[in-house]
Amino acid sequence: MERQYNFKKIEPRWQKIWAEKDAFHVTEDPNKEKFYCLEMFPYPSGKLHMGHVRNYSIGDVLARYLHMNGKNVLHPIGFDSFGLPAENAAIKNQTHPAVWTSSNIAEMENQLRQLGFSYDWDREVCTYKEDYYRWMQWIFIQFYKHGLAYKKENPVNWCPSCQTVLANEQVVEGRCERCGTEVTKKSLSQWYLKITDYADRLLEGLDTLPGWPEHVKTMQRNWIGRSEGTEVVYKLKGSDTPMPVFTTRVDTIFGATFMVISPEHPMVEELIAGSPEEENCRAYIEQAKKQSDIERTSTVKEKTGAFTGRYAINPATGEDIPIYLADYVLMGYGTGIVMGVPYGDQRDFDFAKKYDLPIIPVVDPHRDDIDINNLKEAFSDDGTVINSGKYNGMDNREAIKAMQKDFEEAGFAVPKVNFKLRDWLISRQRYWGTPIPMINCPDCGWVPEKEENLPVILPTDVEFTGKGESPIVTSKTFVDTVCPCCGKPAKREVDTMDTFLDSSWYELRYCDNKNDKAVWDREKADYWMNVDQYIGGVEHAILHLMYARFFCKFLHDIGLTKAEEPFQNLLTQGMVLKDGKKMSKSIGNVVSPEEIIEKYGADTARLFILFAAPPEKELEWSDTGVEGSYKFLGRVYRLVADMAELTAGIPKRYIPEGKDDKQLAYILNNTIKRVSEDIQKRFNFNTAISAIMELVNEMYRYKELEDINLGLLADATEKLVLMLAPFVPHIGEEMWEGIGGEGLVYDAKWPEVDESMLVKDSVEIVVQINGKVREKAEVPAGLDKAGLEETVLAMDSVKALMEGKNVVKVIAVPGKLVNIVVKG
RNA sequence: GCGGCUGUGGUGGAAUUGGCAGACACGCAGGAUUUAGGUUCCUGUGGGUAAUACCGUGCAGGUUCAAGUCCUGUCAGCCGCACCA
Repeated sequence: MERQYNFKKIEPRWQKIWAEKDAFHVTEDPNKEKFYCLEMFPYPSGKLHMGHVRNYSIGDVLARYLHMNGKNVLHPIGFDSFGLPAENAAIKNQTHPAVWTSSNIAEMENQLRQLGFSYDWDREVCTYKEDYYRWMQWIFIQFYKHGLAYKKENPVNWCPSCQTVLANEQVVEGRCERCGTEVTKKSLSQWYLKITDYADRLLEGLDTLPGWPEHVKTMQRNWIGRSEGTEVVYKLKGSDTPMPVFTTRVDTIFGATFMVISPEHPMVEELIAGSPEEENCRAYIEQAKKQSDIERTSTVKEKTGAFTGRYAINPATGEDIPIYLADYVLMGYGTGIVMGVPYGDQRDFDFAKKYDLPIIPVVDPHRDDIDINNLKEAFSDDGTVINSGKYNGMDNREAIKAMQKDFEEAGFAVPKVNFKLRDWLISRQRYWGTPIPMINCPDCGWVPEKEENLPVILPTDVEFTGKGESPIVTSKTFVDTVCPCCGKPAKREVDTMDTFLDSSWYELRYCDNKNDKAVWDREKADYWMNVDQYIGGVEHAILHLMYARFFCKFLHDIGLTKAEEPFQNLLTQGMVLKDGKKMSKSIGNVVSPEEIIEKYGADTARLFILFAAPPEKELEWSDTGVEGSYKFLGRVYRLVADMAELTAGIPKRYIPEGKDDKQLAYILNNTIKRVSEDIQKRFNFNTAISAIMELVNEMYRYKELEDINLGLLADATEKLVLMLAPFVPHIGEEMWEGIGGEGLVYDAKWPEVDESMLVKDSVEIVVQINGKVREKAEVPAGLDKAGLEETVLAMDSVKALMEGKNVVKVIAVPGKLVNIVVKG
């Protein structure tokens, strides 16, 4: 074994050997326990960035560690390769998106191989390829057949820059998530997936996922936004037209002094037609329509509205209340109509103040600091019901139940659950995506393409102008077809699917990626699913992770998988920062993985990124830190090279004799214990690596001693190499070969802890006086409380400290400390 | 506004169950090797002091023999949602 660590020679060599041996290939094996380790697949933007390196290094350590522990590990990779950037590049360079995409994929595959990740490349999936999107289309048709895909004309979020619609989830603060352009509204006929049918199950499913970070589950819960309440039907005065409202606080209904309806509500026309306030209202509606979401939400506090001139009858009191238009009521939530209770709701309170509407106190908080007849802000907490007829004096939470019961019997209310979650708009007016396999027939309406005709191939004869509707309309061959139902001429849907669909089931396709008869074989999928560990950025906490859960539940329901949740455990990795900021081209603080690999090698890059911070935390990039990791690898390499020479042919059996032998044996076995626990239980790779560093330091110390046990050193060296291998696989293989290890270190067995080496004769305990450390003492291990107390109090040094003081109390914790509480 | 997370040396971070705060590294200082620089190896390194004492985990309280860890309040930063009735 050379003494000089030469990563430029080592790394390509082992990458070649792994490829030749097909070392990372896995198949289903019912006799072995499986482990499905998955990292979020990348978008092929061109080159890997440090976030990728971090994500995939974390996954690779786990995959390799579990493989060494005898698990049958599925560790696949692929590319989420449909999407806008390819199309923009096509417009700019006049190349086909497929050309841009495939060359980027080739480059990124190459980089992933250079980093030594243990992927089963045979299972690679690329979402832009026919053998993938064919099944995407097939799944869409299943949604359609089960009544979960529908087309509807609706005002939608429109990005004028991307020239396409966006899902609610893709609008961030009124702007396009992707390009930051202000989003406008446009009325379009679009395909939706009925994710709202799964709202409750998506919520309940979160409780079955203890292995998910709490904050991610909270985000999803908030997004789904379940709220329990009551739907109460008011009637329009002068007609019997019902006006249902949704409220979570039916107990405040006696305080409803007005009603508010969203200006977009279809009923508005009936309300204002012929009203003396008609003109006013039309002006208000026009103005509301013109406002973008940004304007509408930026003026959060200031409420606006217009009186319709009409009244509704409060079914609880029989009283008339005025009906207003106001844009603070959203058409998309509840019924689009709200009962205005200024006493109990801050928004209604603001509105009532502005339009001088009465405020009736209906819940008494019994608090001195609140004057219920002269509120400064709405009171929305609990208390005793007042001014509410027969409900007076009840606890308001009880009143909710009582009123729900009474009102339901009276026939004007029902308990109701509402969600913030909206159906998922999946049509995109873009080219580079999966064609929606639907056909519009003048006689039969929308009909899915026959399954045996799939895939509906994305045409290549299109023009990329970047304007208007989907570029697919420019295809001469695509649009015209025949109806699968009646055979008459019909037209194909030209929109493509949101790329989030592609990534909502890829974990299942990895289980059987080459299947051309079915989306996958159920038996294979059931062997591998669920994903035991999923790793990726927290930015996908809502969108991707909820869509994938939705898909999985649906696919479960139609009998395609036993899994009800796709990802059993989730690790959200922190961002990679430089100078406290996210790496970005515009700031110019990007460190490319390429230059690091070139300068220090892949192993150093991996080691540093795992050592610098625990995986969930943000990671501050440090050039000197990288240097340090590189030096450590050199230090280990020299140590192992020396050991290979020194202990060649020495059996790895030993009996530790002296103090130093015992110490090294103890540290060695303790390190194995710590590293195993840190990897598997805590994902704290940073502390796992520091434990290994401590072992290396100890071995350096030990080998310079006079009377050393070579069997012990040989054993320590072997185990050191085994423990390092998952983190730094290339140097791991090289050192394994150097010390005469059999086969690949990748396939070697993870070292076991010899518990007998962890038994100590004596332990150091701390002696505290009044909680301050005053003394340390070496006592026999296993000494009990009483013995410990006795031993410590008998010590001369302790006696000296106690001189002239009275012992009040002694607390003895075996193996840890003795605290003597004294007075005087 | 609501919800969540995080505050520890010059820096990244450790302390897993309330039990020696600062493991491991970076940086810095000194020494050895070297013609020199680099590399490598060793030593030191929270503040404070001659040395002790003492002070130290954002801040202010509290519980406890004992608090970075538990409780109450508060400040700062980050993230998510945001007129959801």
